[in-house]
Amino acid sequence: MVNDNMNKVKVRYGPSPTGIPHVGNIRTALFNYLFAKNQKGQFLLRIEDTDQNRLVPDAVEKIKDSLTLLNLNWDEQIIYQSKRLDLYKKSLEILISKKLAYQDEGATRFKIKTDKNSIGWEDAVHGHIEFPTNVLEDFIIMKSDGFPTYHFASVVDDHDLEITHVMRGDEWISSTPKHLLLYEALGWQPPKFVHMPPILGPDKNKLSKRHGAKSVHEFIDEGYLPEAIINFMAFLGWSPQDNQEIFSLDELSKVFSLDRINKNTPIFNIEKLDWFNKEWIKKMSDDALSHEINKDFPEFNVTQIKDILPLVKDRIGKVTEFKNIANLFFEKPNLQANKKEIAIKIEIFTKIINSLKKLNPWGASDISTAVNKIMEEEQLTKSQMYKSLGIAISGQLITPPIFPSMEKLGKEETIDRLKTAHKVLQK
RNA sequence: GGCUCCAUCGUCUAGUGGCCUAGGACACCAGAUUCUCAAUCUGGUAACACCGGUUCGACUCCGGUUGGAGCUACCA
Repeated sequence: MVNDNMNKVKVRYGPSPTGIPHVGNIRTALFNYLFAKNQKGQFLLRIEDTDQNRLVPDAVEKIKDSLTLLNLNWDEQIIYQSKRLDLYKKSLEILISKKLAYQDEGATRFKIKTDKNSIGWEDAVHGHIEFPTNVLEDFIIMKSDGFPTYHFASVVDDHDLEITHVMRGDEWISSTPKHLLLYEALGWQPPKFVHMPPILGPDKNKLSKRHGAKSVHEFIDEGYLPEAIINFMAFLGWSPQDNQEIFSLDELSKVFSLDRINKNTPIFNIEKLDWFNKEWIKKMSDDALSHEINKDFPEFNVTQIKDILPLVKDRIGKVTEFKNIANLFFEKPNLQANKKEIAIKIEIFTKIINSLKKLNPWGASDISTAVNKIMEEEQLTKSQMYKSLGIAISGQLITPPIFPSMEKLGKEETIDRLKTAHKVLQK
């Protein structure tokens, strides 16, 4: 009879609370999450806090935030290795009784004892990996402060929690033989190993703060949507079978598979993230996007934002850019900055103002007709005319469509702004 | 130094011996379109690190070279 529970996939994300996790770390969490969901298994969060010297007070909170901001929800409660010392002690005693562990200056070392001359495993992404055993040295499993090292704690925990797949960074490849020996010594079946390449910076070095080694929080503060961050990270080292690029977290869970994880190290490319973000802004409903924008700009209310969103949506690449583009609807323009770019004469301003004054009703197409008429009479180019009007009503170089913006602003306000521009030009 | 991993356009990648004159995406360039700018559409430039082997046939398999990365801690 097959025990269902035995086959159920169970993975863990095991950060050490030594700081705020950057996107490289979070991608490891994402892949663990996606695999668990894909397999209808479980995704555990285990805090690997066995190094008492490097603990950072707020780190666990930051780790939890980073995951929840992206909707990467873990199953069950968080596991703290520091609270499971008894468990390691029990396994340690087994090793001692088998004479496979011995004291060394207050610490305990594991004795490498094997008659094989190589030790290997089938890695889910790298295929067969094999190490000669003669390069292995007795290593410390229990430190003199009574805490286990990573090697020991992770092996004991993974077995105790019935982890089926250890998904972690490539940097653990060379210590996997040690782990395998530990499993053997304790008489346990090792899990499947899935080693994922690290993300590199554009300089092909380790991801630095300057490039992408930022926390999820920082990216969101800069105006990136969680959906875009997830989508981007998923494509760093993994690809789907077809050419689809835009995936939600749910969609990713459906198609994710281990055998499509790449072996080589991807480079963090912010331009691609920007593109994913633009796509997600386009894809998002006005309602949802308005709420996102509202988080960044609490001074505007959601209704206001939603009202003008259709005019500006195409022009914003990041949520934080909303204000730059939409500012004309909230504040009087600062004309000084781009005054020099106004390409039409004062007399023409007067003509436009007089013509617009007569307009009734006030609508974008009527404004357009009136303005275009003057444009032809004065033999102005569209570029000259529209650019000048855009600056006059917004003070900005990049503006929403001008006539609909004027309509939204209202007749009085528009004419008022044109008059102000007129005055500024006279000086 | 030793051990291990990795190697396709600038970047993310598809490719599992003939479908490859190497496909898609970002970025870049050009054209079209639009109500300025942005957006959009169409097109274009651009890669199998190198050398041997295996094979009728290699981007794909094997060996080597070069280059990059990781480990070699009482850190994870």
